[in-house]
Amino acid sequence: MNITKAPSSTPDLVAAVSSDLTPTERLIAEAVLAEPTLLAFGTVSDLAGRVGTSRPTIVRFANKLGFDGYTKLQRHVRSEMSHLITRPSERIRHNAEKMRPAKAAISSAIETVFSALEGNRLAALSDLIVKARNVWILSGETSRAGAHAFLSKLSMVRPGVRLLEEHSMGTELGNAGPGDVAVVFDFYRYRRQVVNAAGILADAGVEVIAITDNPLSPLVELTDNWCEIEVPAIGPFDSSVPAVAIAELLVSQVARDLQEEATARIDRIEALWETSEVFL
Amino acid sequence: MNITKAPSSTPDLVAAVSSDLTPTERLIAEAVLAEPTLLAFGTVSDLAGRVGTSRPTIVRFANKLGFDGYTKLQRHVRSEMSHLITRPSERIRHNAEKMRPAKAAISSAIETVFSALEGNRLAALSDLIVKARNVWILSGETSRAGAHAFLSKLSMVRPGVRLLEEHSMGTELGNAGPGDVAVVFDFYRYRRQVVNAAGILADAGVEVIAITDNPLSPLVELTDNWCEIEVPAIGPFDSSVPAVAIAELLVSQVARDLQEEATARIDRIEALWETSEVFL
DNA sequence: GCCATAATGTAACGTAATGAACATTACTAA
DNA sequence: TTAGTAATGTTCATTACGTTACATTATGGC
Repeated sequence: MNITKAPSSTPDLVAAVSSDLTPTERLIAEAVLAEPTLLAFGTVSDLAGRVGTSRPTIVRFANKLGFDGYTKLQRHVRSEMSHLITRPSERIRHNAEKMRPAKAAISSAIETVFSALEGNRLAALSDLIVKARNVWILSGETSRAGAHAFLSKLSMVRPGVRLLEEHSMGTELGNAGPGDVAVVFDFYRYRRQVVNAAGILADAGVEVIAITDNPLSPLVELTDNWCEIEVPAIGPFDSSVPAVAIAELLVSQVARDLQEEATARIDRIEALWETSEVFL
Repeated sequence: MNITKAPSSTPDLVAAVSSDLTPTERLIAEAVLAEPTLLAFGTVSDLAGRVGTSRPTIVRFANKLGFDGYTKLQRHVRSEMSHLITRPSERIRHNAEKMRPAKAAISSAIETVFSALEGNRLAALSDLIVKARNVWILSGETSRAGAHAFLSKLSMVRPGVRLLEEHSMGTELGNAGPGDVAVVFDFYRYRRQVVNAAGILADAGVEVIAITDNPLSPLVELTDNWCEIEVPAIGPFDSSVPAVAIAELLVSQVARDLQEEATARIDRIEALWETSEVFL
């Protein structure tokens, strides 16, 4: 059960009442969230001008937030801001120490993703995917999130994309052949089943694209089209972040290359979603 | 040789003219240096009252600092203060305002992930997950990769983790109740089904943790435990990278908190994999 | 199609803001 | 001492701020 505690920060303040906000008040909320100094420094007229509404509406907004007039609201925000200013070190960087290694690790991994796609690399890989009859996706455990992202996004851009799950590998492998492309994600502690399947596909004349973490990876023997990216450890597990990142970059290039066809496809899917009221 | 550049910070400003200050003006200087918010928030009257002088003296002080009236001085101080309080991530966001290369977009988004977990935020969320009887995971489309990563990794750390898929939501929702926690990922173009399900869970007494992209998200109404992260666009699609990142950081903290239990679990699973020769 | 109600805008009022002109005090030098 | 100048205080005009009361427009139920 939620005890109704007094919210302090501006986002919390707004969030607490975000449910029953009138349209114009919602605009005000967005404005003050986007520009935190508006409330602290701005006058009622400033805010009204920015949002494109009248001054009383601003005052009513302050009332709805639980303050007796705009002045009270501003006083509160200013006092919050004072606390932030007087103690920047403690307040902002409290737990930063603990998380800094993770942050550095992720940033570095993201760097390797971009270097792996440097030059004409991204274009070359995208070209293979664009020209392929079918695209088969294989992945190990830590790369599964990347494979899923790749599947769901590439499927919106072109047809014939299939994710090979462990249980269905046997039956589906037979459908692959020359003219197809296999995108294989696998990282250290390479999965026997993934590597085997990739080998079978390569033998069957399928062009293999390997996303892996080491030039010595068994996947590299299968193809010239491979990317080496770094997989950092986040806590006890290997991170899927770089795999997802490279998957998304690949898809975005493919979408660029397919331009008309891709946009047409996306539009169709969007329309379907729209009519089936998937969104709020 | 010092080129006479415009001094920026308040102390610099005061120091630049500290040589020829009248006694009263010196008092003013001391006051504003001691309390930085005085200039930013206070009126001429406030300051005069605090220092024990008259209002014109304050105005003359502003003039001596090189400003055309107190208002101009205050405007300058406020803009300085704005720069101080805006986070680095936001600064990146504004700098790369025009067109955002994918790399900058991803970096900025990763920044927001860490900001969202600053202070005791990460610990608090982890605590909820550690103490929960069951953990239910819900997600929309662009956050699916994050949800999957969360599921697969959290499952290795503790039991009772379930991903609510769209088709099975109806039947599974009934099993949730007080003592449980729901981790909900959903971003703009919020999915009707996800929001509805989250609402049902909240009503059933389930503690909701919301990972979303806006304080005005419908998920925020349901809980005090929410994180705002940025979702950049990579090509035509929204990126799953930040969702995956925050999922992994959460799991890593949970694993830290569960220490022995978690390592025991992980060891068991590893052993299973080992004997079934999953790896090469 | 109409009425009740919520949402928003307009007008007006009292207060307090800044800055400038003017007055007074303190200090220094001849 | 006294004249002159710098420092400070007083008064006032103008502006703009926040707020309330009232009018108008949109919205939703019947």
